[in-house]
Amino acid sequence: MRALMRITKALADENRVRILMALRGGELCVCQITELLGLSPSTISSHLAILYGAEMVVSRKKGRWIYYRLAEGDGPKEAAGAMDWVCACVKRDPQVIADAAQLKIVLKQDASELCKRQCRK
Amino acid sequence: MRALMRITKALADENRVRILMALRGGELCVCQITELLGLSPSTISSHLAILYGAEMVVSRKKGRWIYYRLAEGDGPKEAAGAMDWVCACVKRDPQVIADAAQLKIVLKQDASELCKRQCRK
DNA sequence: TTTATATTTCGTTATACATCGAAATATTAA
DNA sequence: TTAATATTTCGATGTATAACGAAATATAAA
Repeated sequence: MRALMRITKALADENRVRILMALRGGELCVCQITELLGLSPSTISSHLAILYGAEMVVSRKKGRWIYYRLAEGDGPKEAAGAMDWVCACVKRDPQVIADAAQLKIVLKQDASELCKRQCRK
Repeated sequence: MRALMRITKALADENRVRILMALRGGELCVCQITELLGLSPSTISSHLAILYGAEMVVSRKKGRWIYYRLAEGDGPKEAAGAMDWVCACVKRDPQVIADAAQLKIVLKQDASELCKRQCRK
């Protein structure tokens, strides 16, 4: 029950669902997610910590960047089932589709430049 | 997305998950759920309103009782998928198993007597 | 080593939510 | 009609949560 509650609470926020959907295409560093959602880096970090606590994402440190990706098979089965369900629900959601388009633009930009901009804010 | 968020928020509370699981065996009136969870009638009513808003349960009025049951096929597909996932997650949860046992005891009692007790509290 | 930068942690604030008891509503029983 | 009872609504209270900016931490670049 505890694992389930961590997951349901993690899913009970639209921005966290958007992050999960954005990660379907592969790992992203914090500043890329920050750019995509338009929230402050500390807020994004907090959301990622909650998703991490629910074992829905894992992270990897590379230099001064930290990349997050979906836990997929590495996470608990509860998380995998949740992802399947949520993906099916939002497959045609306007916000999720818009995010996917915006993500393509973000990925074309130089990550270092992106991060510098975040930090100056 | 809005429908999904209503469902994830509905699921983000342990007592509401317990209610959903208890309803798997069939409809229950408010006082039976109140007896099972040991919360105040107004709190249970509030939880049921949230589950109803998420279209995960439906209700039926019979005399002065109101029976709630799972929406099942009548609800949106998001809700059906959520139930499948949650059921799989908590199938072996101690709390859910204990609730199932306790529910049998509650169902053996006379519903009128049960309600009277609730109201006197 | 010093400076720049990416992320997290901390402290604060505003909002949302769970809970209760009391009052309101609706229905049945006397 | 009046009294009893099942449920909901309302108002209050305490706790959780989302957001931010500032400070702390960790790593890379100069």
